[in-house]
Amino acid sequence: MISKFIKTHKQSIVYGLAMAVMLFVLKWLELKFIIIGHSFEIYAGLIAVIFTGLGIWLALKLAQPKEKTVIVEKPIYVSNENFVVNYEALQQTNMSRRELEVLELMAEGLSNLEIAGRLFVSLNTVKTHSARLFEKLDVKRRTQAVDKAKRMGILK
Amino acid sequence: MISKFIKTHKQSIVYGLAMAVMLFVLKWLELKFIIIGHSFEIYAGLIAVIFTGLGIWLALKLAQPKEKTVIVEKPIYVSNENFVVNYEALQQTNMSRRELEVLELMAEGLSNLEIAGRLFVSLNTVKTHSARLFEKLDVKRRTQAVDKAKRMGILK
DNA sequence: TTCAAAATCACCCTAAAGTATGAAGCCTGT
DNA sequence: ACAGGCTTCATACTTTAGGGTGATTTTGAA
Repeated sequence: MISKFIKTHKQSIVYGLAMAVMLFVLKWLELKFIIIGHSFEIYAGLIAVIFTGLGIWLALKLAQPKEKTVIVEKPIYVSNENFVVNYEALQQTNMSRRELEVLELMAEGLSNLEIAGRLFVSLNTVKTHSARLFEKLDVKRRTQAVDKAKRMGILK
Repeated sequence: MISKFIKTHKQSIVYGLAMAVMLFVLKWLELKFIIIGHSFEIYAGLIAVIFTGLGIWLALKLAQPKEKTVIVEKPIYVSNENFVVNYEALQQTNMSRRELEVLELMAEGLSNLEIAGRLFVSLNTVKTHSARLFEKLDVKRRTQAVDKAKRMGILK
């Protein structure tokens, strides 16, 4: 309970304590000032220095640091001997039903015309699907598409 | 010349000016203090607040922005590494070295021209190899060849 | 050494694949 | 209702793949 409170309000507590210390120092300096005499300059100077420090400390502690993002690409080697479809990867490709069907038939070595026959659509349609599919897989040829899809675990 | 100097020493100049202003305020406050009377508290408090602000401002201005490294995971899809070539099947195909090489590059999705580049031979040579290879695998297209070879265990 | 694969390349021609662009109908979610 | 993605198809064009044929050079094994 208490420790949790301390944890969540750590910064506020530390800040409060710091202020208390500062006020104490202030009082102490005031005392000194009265005892020693009329050294306004020294008094003010000390306060200035101390509170400048406090300000710096506060800013460093409490202010959100400007973040400079450095992007480091970390390769992850995904091997897929288990013929379980990697649905995650499949989702990320944004492939549509039809495009996947075309891709699957491509992987079986069918020509576009044969695929058109299987799917009961025209050759042009198959071409459109394949073109889209190549874009989504970021490849140039059907052989590349099949290779990549298999590596990704989209195809068995 | 001068503008360059200002640019390169901008922060120092600003800092100096800020200090000057602070000292001026200090002096002004001192004057006020003398005129108004013995309000040590107000004087000290004002200085404390002002210099705390100065400290915060300084820290924010001069502090180096923290670098935050964001690791972006970039998946590299790798297929089965523990793959054993089915040499028996490979023998039965009667494939030559070169034909196998061409087949392997085909499986990677390379075009005939790209394969020619890799093997330091002409496009025509690759074509003849591929034609022979298709015969031996009893297929009509490169995609079929790759598919069949993989099923046979010739390719990974 | 000899001889048959293997490897290399060339031409020509057709088939298939791929690119670019446009367009219409159909769902889906806002 | 409207935007946007999906599916479908078309036309036109370029590039790549594949088939057929023939030829030369290497090479490996009998």
